Amino acid sequence: MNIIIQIKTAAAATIESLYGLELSPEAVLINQTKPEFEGDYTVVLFSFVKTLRKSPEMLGAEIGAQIVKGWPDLFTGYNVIKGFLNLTVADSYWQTFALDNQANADFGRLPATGKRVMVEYSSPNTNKPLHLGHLRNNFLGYSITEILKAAGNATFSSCVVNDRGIHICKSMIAWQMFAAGATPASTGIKGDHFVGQYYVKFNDEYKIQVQALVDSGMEKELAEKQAPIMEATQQMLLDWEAGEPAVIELWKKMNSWVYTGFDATYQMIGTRFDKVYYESNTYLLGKDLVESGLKKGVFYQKEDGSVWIDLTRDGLDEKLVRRSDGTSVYITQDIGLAEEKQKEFNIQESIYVVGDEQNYHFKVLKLICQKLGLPSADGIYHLSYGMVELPSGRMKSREGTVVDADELIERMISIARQKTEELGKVSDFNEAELVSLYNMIGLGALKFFLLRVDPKKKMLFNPEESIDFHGFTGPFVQYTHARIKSILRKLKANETPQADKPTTSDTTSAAPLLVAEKEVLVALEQYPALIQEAATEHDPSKIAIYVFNLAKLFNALYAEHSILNAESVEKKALRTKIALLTGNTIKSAMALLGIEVPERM
RNA sequence: GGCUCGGUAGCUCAGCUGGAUAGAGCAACUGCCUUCUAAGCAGUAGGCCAUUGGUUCGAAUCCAAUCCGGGUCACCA
Repeated sequence: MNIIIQIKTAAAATIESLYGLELSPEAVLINQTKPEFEGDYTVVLFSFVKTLRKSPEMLGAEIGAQIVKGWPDLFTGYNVIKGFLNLTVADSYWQTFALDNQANADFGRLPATGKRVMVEYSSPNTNKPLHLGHLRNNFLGYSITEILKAAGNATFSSCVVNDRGIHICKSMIAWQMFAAGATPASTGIKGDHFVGQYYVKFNDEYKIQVQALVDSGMEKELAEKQAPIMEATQQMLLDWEAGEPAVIELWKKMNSWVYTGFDATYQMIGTRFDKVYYESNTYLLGKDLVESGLKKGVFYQKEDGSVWIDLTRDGLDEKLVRRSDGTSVYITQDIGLAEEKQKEFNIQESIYVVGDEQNYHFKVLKLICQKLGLPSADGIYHLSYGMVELPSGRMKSREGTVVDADELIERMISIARQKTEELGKVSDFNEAELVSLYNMIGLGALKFFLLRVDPKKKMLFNPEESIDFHGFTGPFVQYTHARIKSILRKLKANETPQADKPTTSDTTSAAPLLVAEKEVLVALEQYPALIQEAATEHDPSKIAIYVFNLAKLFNALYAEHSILNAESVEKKALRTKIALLTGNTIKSAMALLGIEVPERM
């Protein structure tokens, strides 16, 4: 049980025994004491002033005295300033905490909840390569999966590949027209980029054809429909749906190129899925749900045969779920897929990592699933995230202002290489070790940058300024870890046989904890609660902020007080525990962000 | 226009289930490498928390209105 809960419990019990006011521990507000005051945690008393009819100062004095008296092992002192009761937690609590957890590599992981959760993310189109926005999506999806796992849930990651539809046909048509049989292998271009080029070519040619028609006197709207390349694309879509062998073959071939490309990128960034759904297999799902929804009266049919749901009483609009020609719309397959996931994985919670432009869509999806009575409907959660913008504004693929994922990753890694070489600290590494380190640092910087911001907010990526390896960054945290490991290596090397258990000796003696020591311990002790918070709020940025803060606190201790040459045996043992625990916690927290951490850098 | 999300230091962001003098990083300026990795540490400077009103002992935080910006409101996905 963490100290905050213990304080809440103690405060509630004390208030009850003193004043007969029944109080649940959750109702007690606890803050970390501000550095300028004495104490570790603070009970905020203002909310009790009115009901108890006592002054805040009086309350603080009475409750403070009683708490310290009632829990002498836990608290060693208190002071009251205005309505704030500052409690000093006993050094022995922190030291016991360090002793108990120093060797626990799983420190922070929460007990099993029995809950099964699916996280869907990434969900690329097979007509263009991944860009910066996809990276935010992938990193968020991976991270929230790890966080939920650490919080005790059984997790399943999934990806829905948009591998069909008019946009794929555009690339196919353009390839037929312009490629002259070229392939990724023949050109040496990564498959997803290769196919993406033909998607771009399509749009270029399309624009030319439309313009030509407009110049010859056609209405623009009509020209956009009648441009030969567009008509050919529409025909190809029909042929695809009819299962035309030649079209299917081309479609398979080009998609396989794209998948090879995606796999390389996924491999590089560490993305992996327990389940991949292809829309070409799932796009017909949900049709039976439309039928049963009609029978249940959840949906209704218009004269033209189209099927709708009326959500006006929920503050939304009427929404189409089946076209008048009997074909499905996008949301229909989402409903079907929601049911499919539930059936296959028996999940209670289903998370969708999708950009905030689809907020409305997911509100509708959840409502419809609820009205249809799907078992996991209440567990649908849209992890909505904001767009990544450039200084020039929003990225637009048609205007060529997207930041390509592969290029960016490569650039980050090469900057990592350059900085590492400048510092020259790992000149004894072999080539494989160097490559691994550069990847770790480059990707660490990128992932941390994209994850440190509250997901739901849009964020700015400035190519010139956003690539930083100092301050609030991944490399800063990685560096702290490397420093810790360096100390631990030296410690081990200096170990004499008799003193090979310095970290298990009892150190709750003599010297009181220094401020710098205690600050690290207080932060460490909060880690399990923080995992819970990040999981509950579906927010990896909480972890990033936490681990940065932890690293900063450790660095402050590191700069002020030696571990290897500590002033006493006890201090050395204590700081070793702190170093061990901090190292483990940094590694663990960074793993929750999908970031690896080096032994040296 | 309806709905929705946001506006905090020069820049990028925390803080938002109401609590002490609003915090980090970057950029700027000062110091600190003959002792554990300076990708570091310590410090200085920088704020009418968009505006106005309300609720409260107390508001960056809650409510309302206004201004500015994003998203969305397709028989597209």
